[in-house]
Amino acid sequence: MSDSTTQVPPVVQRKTKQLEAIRRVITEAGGPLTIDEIHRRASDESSNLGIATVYRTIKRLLQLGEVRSLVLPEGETRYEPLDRGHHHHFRCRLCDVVYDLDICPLSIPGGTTLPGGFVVENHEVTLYGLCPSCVEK
Amino acid sequence: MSDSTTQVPPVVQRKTKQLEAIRRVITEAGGPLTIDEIHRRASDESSNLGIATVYRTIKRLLQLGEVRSLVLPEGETRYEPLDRGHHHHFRCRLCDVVYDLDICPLSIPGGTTLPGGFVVENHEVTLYGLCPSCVEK
DNA sequence: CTAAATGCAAAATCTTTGCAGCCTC
DNA sequence: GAGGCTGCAAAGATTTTGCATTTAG
Repeated sequence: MSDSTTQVPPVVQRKTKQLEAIRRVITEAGGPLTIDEIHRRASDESSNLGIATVYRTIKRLLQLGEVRSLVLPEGETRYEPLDRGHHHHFRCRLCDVVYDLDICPLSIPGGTTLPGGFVVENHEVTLYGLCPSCVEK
Repeated sequence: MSDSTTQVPPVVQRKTKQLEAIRRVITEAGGPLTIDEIHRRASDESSNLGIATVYRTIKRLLQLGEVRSLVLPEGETRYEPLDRGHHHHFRCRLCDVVYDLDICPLSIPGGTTLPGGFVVENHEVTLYGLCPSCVEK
């Protein structure tokens, strides 16, 4: 079915101010952001930014491999740069901000077989508690 | 504003066949279930079961403290009995089933302060890999 | 009998899509 | 200029709510 109505993905990536704003917001964040957070922050440099553009741009960045999506246990979908490597997240109980963590607190290496016969290949961890600035209060 | 339109929560809990079916399905599962899984399984003993009833019943069980909800990293909201205590989950890469795990693979005890000043109170872990029956194949 | 619980369908959210105009390249 | 990108608004998908009816206690 290769007729004139077939949609092919664009070859070029155009550098618009919306794309740049969204990319910068995600890159400069200290943790993964929700669509709303991205929309609010990117609107500062690109006013009138539509929410649909945020969704579409994120989808584009996902396909480009620049960004990955994750869902925290509370159910919010969030987005972060893919180049950040293996890490986990910390959510503050008071301010609700999600931070990146460097450490990997898992004692089970990948490849381990658990009692019961489960072969572990990968894992996701989220820690909860108080962030440094909320501890002070 | 305590006039005649004020809604108060019901005092009694009526024992309907829908409630019993949903409660049994959740209790007998080997891992947390999605709304759809609960709906399908409970429909076997209670036909014509409406999806709205499942949502409402789950909400009631949440408020009663019988059930808790969790969202796995893939974004599905799932429900499990609250009396199952501290445990984590394992998702099979092949069959996609989610299992309860007994072990807690975390090397950081609650109360620890991480470098950076994050005080850890709690955690969520999801492991991925192959379940026993998919390993055999 | 009383009112909690149900099933249906309409409403409310959140996310995606269609389309005309705008703006990179 | 050509066509990818945007904003808007309409369409989907999922969850919640209103209401008449059923049914447990």
